[in-house]
Amino acid sequence: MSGQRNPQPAPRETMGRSPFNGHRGGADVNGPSSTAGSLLFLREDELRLAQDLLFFAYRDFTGAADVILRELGLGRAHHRALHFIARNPGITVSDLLAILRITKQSLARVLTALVGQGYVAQVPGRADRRQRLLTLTVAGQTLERRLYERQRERLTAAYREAGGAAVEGFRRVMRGIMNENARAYLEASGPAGPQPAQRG
Amino acid sequence: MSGQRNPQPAPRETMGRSPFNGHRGGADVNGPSSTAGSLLFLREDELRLAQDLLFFAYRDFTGAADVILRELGLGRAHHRALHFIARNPGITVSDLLAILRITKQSLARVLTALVGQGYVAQVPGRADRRQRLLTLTVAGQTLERRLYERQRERLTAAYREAGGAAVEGFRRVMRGIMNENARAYLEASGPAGPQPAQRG
DNA sequence: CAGTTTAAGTCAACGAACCTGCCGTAACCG
DNA sequence: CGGTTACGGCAGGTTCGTTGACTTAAACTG
Repeated sequence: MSGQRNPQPAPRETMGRSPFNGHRGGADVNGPSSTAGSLLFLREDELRLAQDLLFFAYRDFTGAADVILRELGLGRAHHRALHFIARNPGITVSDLLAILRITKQSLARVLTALVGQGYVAQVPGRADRRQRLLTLTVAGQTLERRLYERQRERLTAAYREAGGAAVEGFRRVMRGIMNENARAYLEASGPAGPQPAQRG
Repeated sequence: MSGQRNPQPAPRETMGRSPFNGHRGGADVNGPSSTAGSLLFLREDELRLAQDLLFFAYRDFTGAADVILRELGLGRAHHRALHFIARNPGITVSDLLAILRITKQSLARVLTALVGQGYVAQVPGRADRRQRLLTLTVAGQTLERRLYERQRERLTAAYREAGGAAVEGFRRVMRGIMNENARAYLEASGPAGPQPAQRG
């Protein structure tokens, strides 16, 4: 998701469904389902649909916060940083880098802005004083919460409509899509919550 | 989805879970669940998790195709265009714009490259000759399929692990997250397939 | 303690992909 | 014929990602 925050060109039709887009391409080729009977959801058209779902859901989910971001002159990169600092108070820079999968310089730019505008605070680690542990200031927490609220609207609506069982399925599939490391990260920080800082 | 295609900095640890990232922030504030008993999945920490899920799943799903893209000197913008042209052969430029939600110029750049390299063909509409209906050439279909296969691996693994019921739930939630227009688009092009060109 | 490794910051330069605003051409349409 | 639409293109700008090299300070290690 890049910085696509345009003022919604008011699609006259439903959404680019002109009467001219021909038939759906090659839905006949469905490799894996030929072996498994109960695995109809692995047919090609089902998987193609999943591609669309991921694109649209992510596009609109991230887009939900854009209004606030742009009025503050921030971008999505800032939002991502805020989010993961909020989720992991006291996270180190290198850990945040590993999560975001961007380079040090990209993060530095974002972090400089966030610190400069008083949203993020850096405190040296007491166990390892080279580290600059990142936390949100009160202003940062407020901002992050505003952004979160926007996304929450979409999410709660979706969750409520779909119901608890669907939500459970959603989570299972999403976990499956992401890679091993991300799954491990979520497990570590998820159910039991990360250990409150000790060990040093 | 921005252009983040970095060569995977080989995270030593699982993924940035140093023992120092303190406790999970403010999971006490859970607004909506206070009213509804059965809607436990609307608690704040559940919704926060959903944010993470969307980030990681999307990151890794789109990242799956990056290897191929970068060896061809293409970016994710090209992939997105290829995907939606493949899904909607004969789509108009303006319809594609409405789907991707980018500006004409951004699409033009991508499209110029794809046409120039022989992946996309433009044919004037016979009903409205101003239109340049977009289709994939054979090379374009081949490339799009290569990219698709990469994503398919992740997807089939996830779907298979999660099972059919979970997949159904996944779809329901994802549809709920996206906006009205996107839902309508998927409905129009989904189950029955788009009407093969008539009505004009 | 010297030497290496690590955490973080920094500079320079670059590239991809997005943006607005404006203009032009061809075609459709009332 | 005049207004609108579909598409293309130019100018100029921003965000956000990239690489590579270098510095500082702290931690680790033989």
